[in-house]
Amino acid sequence: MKLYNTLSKQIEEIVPIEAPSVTLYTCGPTVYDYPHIGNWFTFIRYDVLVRTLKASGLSTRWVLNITDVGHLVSDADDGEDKLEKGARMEGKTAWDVAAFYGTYFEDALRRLNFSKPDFLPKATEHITEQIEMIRILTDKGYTYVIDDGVYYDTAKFERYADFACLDLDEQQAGARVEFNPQKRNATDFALWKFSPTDQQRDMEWDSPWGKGFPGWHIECSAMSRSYLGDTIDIHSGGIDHIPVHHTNEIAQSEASTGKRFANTWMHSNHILINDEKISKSLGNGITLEDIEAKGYSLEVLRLHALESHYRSQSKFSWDSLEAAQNRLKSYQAMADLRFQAQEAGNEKPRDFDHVIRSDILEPLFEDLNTPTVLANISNLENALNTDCINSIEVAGLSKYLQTIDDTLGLRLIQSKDINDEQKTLIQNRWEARQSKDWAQSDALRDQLVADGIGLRDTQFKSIWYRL
RNA sequence: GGCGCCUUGGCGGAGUAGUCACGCAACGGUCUGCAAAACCGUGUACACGGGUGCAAAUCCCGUAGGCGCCUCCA
Repeated sequence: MKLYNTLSKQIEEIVPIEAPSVTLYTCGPTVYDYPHIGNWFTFIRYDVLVRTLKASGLSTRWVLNITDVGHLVSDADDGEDKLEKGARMEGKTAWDVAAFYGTYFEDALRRLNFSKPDFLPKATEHITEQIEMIRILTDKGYTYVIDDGVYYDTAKFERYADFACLDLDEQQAGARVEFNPQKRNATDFALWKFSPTDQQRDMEWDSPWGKGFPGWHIECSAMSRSYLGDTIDIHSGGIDHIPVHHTNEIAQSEASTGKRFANTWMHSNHILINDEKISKSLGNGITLEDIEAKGYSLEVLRLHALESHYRSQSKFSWDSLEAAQNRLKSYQAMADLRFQAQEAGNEKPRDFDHVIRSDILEPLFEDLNTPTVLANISNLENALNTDCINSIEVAGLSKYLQTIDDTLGLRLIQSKDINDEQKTLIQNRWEARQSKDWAQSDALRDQLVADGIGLRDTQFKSIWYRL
């Protein structure tokens, strides 16, 4: 399969280092709050990447990390981080907060029907590896120590600006934030921060440089290496990570190992709400609970996330979520046709194997073109509606639906057939209609509607669908 | 100030140098006992101005507007 590579700025074939296994690292959440739908859009798209890699015949070793030690609130911060701050506000320890939201996140992955990551490592469980990497960087002369911590000297890593195409001289360092004047370069970043002397932190560890906690970027470099080796196939994350987090990861990893860190970098763009980014200050951080409170299933959210391409800056609105819900209903109606077609051996030859390849797999293999896949599914759904119900090949349709579920995770094939009682009602109504007993026919129809089942009368039989 | 991206019909959103995206909504119709659903059809969609091509919404240049990043961020 092919994927756009931020590193080369081209769409490239994924060629695993050790085929058929693909090593994949995804920058996961910092567990200090409920993730918002912007976060989930991004994660859903990574899930589809993993599913698509598998559908292309590759296997995956997928690390999705959980950052449970806080990133600093800002560069100028005195050491208070998100987790510690969140803990103080809730009257708990940073450990409590991280455990709560960490559990929430893992549970949400199941609710959203994510494929299971092979590893969900926590930063606090890999402090030793992080210290080890900082030690290597120190031995190689990439670090220096100032008041508040051990820093990476980005001037020592010649390629520093390359990944994000940064123009370091022209960037207004400190345009919006004061930075520590002891830093040698504006882009230098902390590898290890010292605990403040006047304050007891919830999370702190001993290190060769003093008691403290890891910097904001080292965990990913250390955990990626620990689970997947020096060079990995694909590293994914949000588009915002390009200029800082991923740039710094590359600097750390490549300086310490002397090898390329990741062959392919995949970045998901952000979504906008009312043409604005999602942020705490705007108060537009919709959560999964908000979605469900309005009566939408998480499959609807997933479908909506796939209606735009992962590299485009797309929009979220309740109206478009509603549109996604209607679309999903029509897909589910298509899925329910497999219970109603009769395999009488008189199927019209529809080559489902070919359709699966051309409509689903090929667009996905071409840089995850999920909007085109959905358009193709809609086209097939429309075509099946004009087919005679008895001419639909059940096995082929089931395979088609299974492929959708395997790659997009929409759970279409999970719907169950209606029960025998309901089937009898439908049959009785059909017979009432045939004998023009409209009162009886309508009464039975009302009964079915009350049961959440709608009917579509065709020339030969009534086709049911879920309301 | 620097870097980058974007501008497609009422809304969302693919795609592409030469028949169709698709979804939602709207309108008209067919079918129907009535409905519903389904199907068919309709809407001069590609920001604006130039340029290159037989042909441009699609490539190039310019203009306008919008967005993102340069601070933690999905």
